[in-house]
Amino acid sequence: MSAERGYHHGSLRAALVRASFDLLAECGLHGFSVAAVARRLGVSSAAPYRHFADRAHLLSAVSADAARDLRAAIIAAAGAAGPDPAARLASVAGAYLRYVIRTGAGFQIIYAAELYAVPDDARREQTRALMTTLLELATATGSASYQEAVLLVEETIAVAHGYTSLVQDGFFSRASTSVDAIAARATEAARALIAAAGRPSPPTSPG
Amino acid sequence: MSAERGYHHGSLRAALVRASFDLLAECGLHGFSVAAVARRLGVSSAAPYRHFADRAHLLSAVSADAARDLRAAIIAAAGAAGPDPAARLASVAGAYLRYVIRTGAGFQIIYAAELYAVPDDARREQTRALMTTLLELATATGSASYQEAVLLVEETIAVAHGYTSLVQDGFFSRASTSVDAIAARATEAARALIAAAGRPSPPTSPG
DNA sequence: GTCTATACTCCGATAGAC
DNA sequence: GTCTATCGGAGTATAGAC
Repeated sequence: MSAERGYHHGSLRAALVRASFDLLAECGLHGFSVAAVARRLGVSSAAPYRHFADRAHLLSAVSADAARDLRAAIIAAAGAAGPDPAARLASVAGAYLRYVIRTGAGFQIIYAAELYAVPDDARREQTRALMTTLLELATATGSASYQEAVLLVEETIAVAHGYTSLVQDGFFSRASTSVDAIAARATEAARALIAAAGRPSPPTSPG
Repeated sequence: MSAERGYHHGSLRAALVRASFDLLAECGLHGFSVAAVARRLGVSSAAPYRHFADRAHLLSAVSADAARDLRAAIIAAAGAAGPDPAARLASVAGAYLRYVIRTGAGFQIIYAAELYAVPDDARREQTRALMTTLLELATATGSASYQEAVLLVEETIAVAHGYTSLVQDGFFSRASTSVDAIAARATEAARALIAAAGRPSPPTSPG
């Protein structure tokens, strides 16, 4: 764990990805830089470029790991939520919030526009698997069509991402409100949205 | 409007704020810089510093205008939504999304952490007024307590911000889905959340 | 009130020593 | 496989001419 003045690490590549998560959690994508990651590990700013062609390829590796781990967290949360399909889908919102607050790597990084052109098959497979899992959870609620399932996933992710952003931007006085409490609120909000989606709704002016 | 090679503008200060909005709408806070704003107006990179002490003070002026205009947009939307308090509060979500997509200045900028220490009374008054308006709309739905009103505002903003982020990150294929259509979906989602908040809800595991 | 010019910092990325 | 050293570019901000 001590990386004060090391020359080689067993595998710098893996350490770079881990340190990138730490940096993202603390400083966000805004504060992320290859140089800062290297500094954090006590290696030179040139060292990362032996393992990643450029900044985008490092972020792509982070994206792949984040998609894999977030998917695992979602599957675990759905399992804990029991058999009700709506509760299972709603649990995604809480799992997303907790994962992103802990790791700093949310959809903004997993599906970052700047990674779209990076030809990383591993990342593409993980991000595809994540989306497939989300759509399966949505379909299980009884969506009649693929379109409906997509809308349900959008709703769930929107509310999860919205609450997550509010936490990250400091809207909840951090001292007084725990992450788990806010995750529960996000899950509850998602549950309400999912329940409402199954019923016809009165016309509302689009204001 | 032509700023190709101008020496002085009637008021560069106002022009800088306007150009900042344009830049934020196109490139986000990520792509914002004082230098880029100056470039956009055809003035030197030093010129802005005659009108704003530093980058944070320019962003603070943007924040103040954004809070003022967003509040006006919200009040207008609530007026168009009719007399039902729940519909009026829900309309905030759509108004927020449309305003932020158009101007690039959402809560991330209006309540940006990097502005917290900037002593700009004009901004503080506008941001306070915006929050007061939101709480009034929430209270009108029949919230028993201030705490409940805060939770309602949080829900509404979370869903609005969540949908807005999905649009900004390109989750909706821009070509096929109009901003107004997505604003309507955000409003509808907020309406469902507000309706659910008024009723007791079954216990859900916080997954 | 804006200009030119400059100092400083940080980042991305490369070259070559070891 | 990591180092030192360096280049080029961008951004923030200041100094001094006009």
